[in-house]
Amino acid sequence: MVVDQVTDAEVDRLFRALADATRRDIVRRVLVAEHSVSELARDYPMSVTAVQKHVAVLEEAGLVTKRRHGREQRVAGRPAALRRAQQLLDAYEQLWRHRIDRMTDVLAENDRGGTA
Amino acid sequence: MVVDQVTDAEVDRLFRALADATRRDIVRRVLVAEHSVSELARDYPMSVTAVQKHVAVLEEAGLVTKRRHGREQRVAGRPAALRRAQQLLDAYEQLWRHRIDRMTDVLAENDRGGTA
DNA sequence: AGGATCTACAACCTGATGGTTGTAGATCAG
DNA sequence: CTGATCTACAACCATCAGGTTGTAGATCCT
Repeated sequence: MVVDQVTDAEVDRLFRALADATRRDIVRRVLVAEHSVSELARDYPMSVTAVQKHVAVLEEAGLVTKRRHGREQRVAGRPAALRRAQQLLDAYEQLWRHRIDRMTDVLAENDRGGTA
Repeated sequence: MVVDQVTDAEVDRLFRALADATRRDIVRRVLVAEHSVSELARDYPMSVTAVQKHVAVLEEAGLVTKRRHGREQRVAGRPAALRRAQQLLDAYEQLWRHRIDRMTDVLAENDRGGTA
């Protein structure tokens, strides 16, 4: 299973986007329900422009999409990006487990007399 | 289940640490086997000092630990931090699924005549 | 039409990031 | 002891990130 072939830059953007509490909160909210940018902005101690930028970062990371709806821009969450992040973390955990397996193998080998 | 009560700053550090290809590669390698800092450094087109800094970032994020071993410093991976990251992402996905459930509920309500 | 609201974008400032070089202390090998 | 290696750390530099204000175009409401 060759999966996705995600580039480093994409992964960088994904994790970078998640590395900010405000952005994580935005993700949380738009996963639950769509919100316009200014709706989102009302709940944070910063300008609308700042929130716009956060949304832009999330959008470039694929965590969020915007759709025009009259004069406002509705922001919605994209679980697919979350899943990609999970898959990546999973892959690292697999490495770890594989290491455990190898250690176990070596021990077993030694018990039986080893490869030498 | 109240889980962990992880602070925003911790999560910031975690994802920030993962938002760099070199650091991810270091994590990958030390999850497979311990490596000294200079061993790690040999494979990257940058100074040992730069790699030291990357390792420091990973350590502050809890993704890695260092143990002195003579004159060298062995770096090892800590899967626990990875799992925390996974749990966080999982929580977001739960929100998404819960949203689907609610939508389904609403549809079902409407089919049966709704709440009004 | 006219005002209020939502968004977009440029310009700017400040602090953090990611890299460098240089110096110096420990430790290992001969 | 001496030299080589590994690490630590300070100082420095350029770029990026996160925030601001200001201006302006669309859209909605009355």
